[in-house]
Amino acid sequence: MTNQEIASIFYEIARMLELKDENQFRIRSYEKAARNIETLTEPISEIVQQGQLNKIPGIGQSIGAKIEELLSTGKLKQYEELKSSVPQGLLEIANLPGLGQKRARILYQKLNIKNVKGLERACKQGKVQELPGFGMKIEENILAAIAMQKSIGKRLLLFQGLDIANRIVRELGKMKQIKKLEPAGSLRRRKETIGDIDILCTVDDPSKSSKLVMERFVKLPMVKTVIAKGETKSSVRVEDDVQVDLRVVDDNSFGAAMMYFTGSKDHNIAIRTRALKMGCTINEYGLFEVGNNKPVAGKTERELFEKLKLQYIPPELRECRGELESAEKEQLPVLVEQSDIKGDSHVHSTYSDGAGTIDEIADGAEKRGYEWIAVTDHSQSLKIANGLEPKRVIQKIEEIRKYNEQNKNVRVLCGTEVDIMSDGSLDYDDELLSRLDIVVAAIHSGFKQPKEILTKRIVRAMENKYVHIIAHPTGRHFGKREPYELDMTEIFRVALETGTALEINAHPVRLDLPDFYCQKAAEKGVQIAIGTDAHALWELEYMELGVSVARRGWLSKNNIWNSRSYSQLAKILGRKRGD
DNA sequence: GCCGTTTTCGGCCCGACTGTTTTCAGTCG
Repeated sequence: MTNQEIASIFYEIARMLELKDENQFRIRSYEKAARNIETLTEPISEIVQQGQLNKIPGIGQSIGAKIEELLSTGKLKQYEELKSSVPQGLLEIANLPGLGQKRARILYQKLNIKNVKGLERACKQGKVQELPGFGMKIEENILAAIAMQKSIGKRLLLFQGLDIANRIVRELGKMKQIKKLEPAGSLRRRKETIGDIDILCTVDDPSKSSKLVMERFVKLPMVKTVIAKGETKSSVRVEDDVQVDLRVVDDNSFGAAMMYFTGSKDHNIAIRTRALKMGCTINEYGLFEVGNNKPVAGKTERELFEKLKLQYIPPELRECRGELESAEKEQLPVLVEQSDIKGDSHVHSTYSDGAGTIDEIADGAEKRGYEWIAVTDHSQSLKIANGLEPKRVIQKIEEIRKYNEQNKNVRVLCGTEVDIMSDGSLDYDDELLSRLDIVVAAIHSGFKQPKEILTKRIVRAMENKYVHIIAHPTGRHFGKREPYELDMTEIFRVALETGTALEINAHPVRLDLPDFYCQKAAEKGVQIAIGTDAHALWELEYMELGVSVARRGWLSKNNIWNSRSYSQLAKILGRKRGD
């Protein structure tokens, strides 16, 4: 049983306990355990074998025993019992926006509604509005929520979220009443997918301008529906049914509000608990000493962290993954920045399925201020992507050699994204690989093989001295494919041993390695290479997404090949080949 | 159900908005 499967069971238990109106803290315990299991990098079965289960935060005696029961029997008695006592359709009902476990329970008890279909019918018959605590408006909202659920159901990619937020900021930013205007939330943390978009702003004269800003916000051209509109907070739905919240806060509270609306739920709880221990309370308006309603801090995040006796925690780290402990000891890493990046290790040219010639790609790299760029076209087996026959590889080597002779501003590395075949061999022979500057190896087929086989394929590729980087190591593809199963402990071990880098593929639908694996890889000393996988010139911009993943993975520039100058990189690449 | 620099018991974050109420519960983030 995989970590994800076990985590999903605990999430489901939490939701069913909610419906049974159980103690909220007990529910939170299950959620917390699930979140922590989900982000483990080792199979939980191994942790159990080593007797280290109680080392995982949020897992105590009771949940620990349940994990062991699941691993040994494949089942969990409590879970089975819960499932038979809670109609499964109720979970779905409680998940509808505007509804929760309380109302779902009332619907079940009073009208015997067990699923969304039944709910829709009851609403249309006007039965729901007659229930105590319900009314006409709620009935309407439920119908709207059901209709919307049919049309969506997936989270937004970071890339899309950034685009929408940027456009809103650009539009609203035209208002002269607005002083500060910044996205917060999971977007500011640069989470790989975004549930909704939170934007905060301050205005010159709150008593007058707040209202104007809200008026303007709910009437922006991209707004499709208005969910809520108040003096300080409004929520709208824009294209693709994405929810956007705008809050107006006081200038003196801006830092506190940014902090409050940026941190993940767990991070905020940890911050709050810390404030309490220091005899303070913190909310979106500021940090207050108990019994005193004049804030000690609140205008900037920096002063708040200072008062909390913490190093400044960059937004990307505010996920409750040990950042408070590190910040307390002043041991947070200096995170890599876009300005540290000197090259891109994964780009496709018109030789295979890319959109730029060698000249154009080099030009694009120069415009971005890079020292080097690796042109890594697909190998021969990937026919669908116009993979290169050996003959054309030679031709490409020759063209790039000539380019580098005539142009000195950017160094173009001739590379390949070579397929790792289903038996772990490579799509080109060693002789051809040895003639390339850089070799990126990737799995593009046989995703459904068992974990052991997939792991072995990648291990075998890394053991080849001509392979420098493993591209998109977990194979995940948002909205299309779950990551395939791998023994990441083994992969990290061999990567370190062989001097192979793991890629952060910066393409918006991949962002692979995932951030929590980056953190683990860095702890083990494994190096990371960020590649945009650009198939069009403008896609070189994806580098910023890759840097975000690296930052969320606690990486500093030392962990990353892209921060190396060309000569440093050439040495690293040569070292693996044994030059 | 977890956790511990007051604690093995008693805490566990907190405010805005909506809709149904006529002072507040439910939901959300």
